[in-house]
Amino acid sequence: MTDCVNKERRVRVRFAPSPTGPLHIGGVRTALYNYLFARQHGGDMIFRIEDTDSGRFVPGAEDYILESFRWLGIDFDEGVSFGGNYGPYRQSERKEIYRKYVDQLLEAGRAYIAFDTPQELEAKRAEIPNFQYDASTRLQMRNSLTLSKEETDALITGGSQYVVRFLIEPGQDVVVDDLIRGRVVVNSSILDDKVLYKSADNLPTYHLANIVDDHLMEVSHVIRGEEWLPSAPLHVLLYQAFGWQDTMPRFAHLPLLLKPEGNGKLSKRDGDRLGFPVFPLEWHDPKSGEISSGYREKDYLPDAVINFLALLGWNPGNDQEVMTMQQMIDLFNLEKCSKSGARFNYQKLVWFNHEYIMSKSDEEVARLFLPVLAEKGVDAPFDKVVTAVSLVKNRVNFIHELWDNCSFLFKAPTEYDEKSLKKWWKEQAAETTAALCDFLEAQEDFSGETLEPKVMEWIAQNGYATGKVMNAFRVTLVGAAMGPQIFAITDFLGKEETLARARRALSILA
RNA sequence: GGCGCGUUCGUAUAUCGGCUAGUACUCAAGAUUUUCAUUCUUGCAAGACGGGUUCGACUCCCGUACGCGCUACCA
Repeated sequence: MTDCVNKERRVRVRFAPSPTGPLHIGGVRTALYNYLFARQHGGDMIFRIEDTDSGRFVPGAEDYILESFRWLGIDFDEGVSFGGNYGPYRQSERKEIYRKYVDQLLEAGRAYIAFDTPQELEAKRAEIPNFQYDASTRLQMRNSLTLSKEETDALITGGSQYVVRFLIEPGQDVVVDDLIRGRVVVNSSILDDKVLYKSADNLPTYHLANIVDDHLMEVSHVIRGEEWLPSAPLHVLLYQAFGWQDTMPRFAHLPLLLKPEGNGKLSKRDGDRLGFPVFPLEWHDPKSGEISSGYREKDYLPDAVINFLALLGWNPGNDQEVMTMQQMIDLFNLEKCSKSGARFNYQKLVWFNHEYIMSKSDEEVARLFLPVLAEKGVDAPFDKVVTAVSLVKNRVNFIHELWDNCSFLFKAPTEYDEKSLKKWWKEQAAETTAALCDFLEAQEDFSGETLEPKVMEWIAQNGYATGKVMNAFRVTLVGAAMGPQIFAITDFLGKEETLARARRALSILA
């Protein structure tokens, strides 16, 4: 990371969602990259709410987004709910600010007022193919350019609704110097006179609010999704119109997250249809009542989600995959971000989840396992849970799967797996098990490490087949031919429980 | 349609003109294990296509194809 940061300028980045629903997993990645970048450069991470479209506001979305980041471990330095010296951070609370800058553009002749109604525009588009409100058409429309000053004022005072449009000079090449994509040049002639402000709700559109806020909040780097690349030239033009080109932030447009198979970007609707969540947390839609699953509720570890997401579009340049947040902060580099869209391959995420379970201590995993045990009605001492976890955690991809792998440690089998019985409970099984019970009854030290050699010796002396004896015995304890090392199980169960299980199986199966 | 961005194994990617294009996930096979797993080993599998530039191109340039994004008084 060399010339993408200016030493004289403090690094300040923002994540600025619009509260129209749950936070999309692609948005999480965008926020993550902003976060990594900010932390690496000792900069600030801002949380701004872009609620300039009152019609699409969804109650609860803001809290949902905030809670998502708390769960994921991405923290902000300032913004909505965090405070800071550049507020307010909710765009709906910055109306007067925008109005001031809109007027500035109007006075400078860089913008104009347009009275065309949405219906009129729609009709125009239906009438003229590829109609665009720009230099070639603006003089045929109802706006302050075609109307006299008096007519314009009369319309406004008369209560006519209007919008303010950005006047774009055609024929000039606009350069966007992107940190990921390099130099992107677009001719201004293909840009339309974008609506910057609407009188209907006295709110700006994204484009205006975005530039004004980023400028006022002294944002140094705009790291956002590729879907914004086409409008980046417009943003550059706006910075120029305001005379802010010298402090214009640097841009970095991230590649999109694509569906695992098929075409198109990963969308909110893909949700559970594809078998995995697209939201960090479960979302209950307040209007439709529809429930969309979330990674947290589906038992994914936040670190695993973060790690997986970080590598979808970026890599440290070596083969390292499992990284802590701090390592990612140290290694992150916008120049190492890929340019092409990344398919969302959740198989790899499952693998990451496994890796993260393995990397946690048995105590940590045990703590996460406790709620599952409680749900199953098991109230075991914590140290026993820790031991159980140590025995089976390498077998699972999810915390809840621990139960299927160690339930027999806490609950004696009530039935015996048919396949296991067929394979191991035959011929002399009952006989040897009964004999083994007698042998075990005589043992005083039941710890696995002392018991194992003794049992093996006993087996050898009697000329038994080790596999047959041990597996038959296993079935009586576990209920199936599965589970960890048998002496780890007897150790865990203890003498009393071990013998009780074996004898009960004997009475049922014999 | 227009404009922009992109294109290495099925997936995520490494390679910043030069050994048999590496790694991880997935999948398959084998080994290990008293069970089931784990683990280990091995294998499968890629530079969209066509032109250039060059002693030499996955890497640079042009074109084509394909994919994606944008094209709202949504962000």
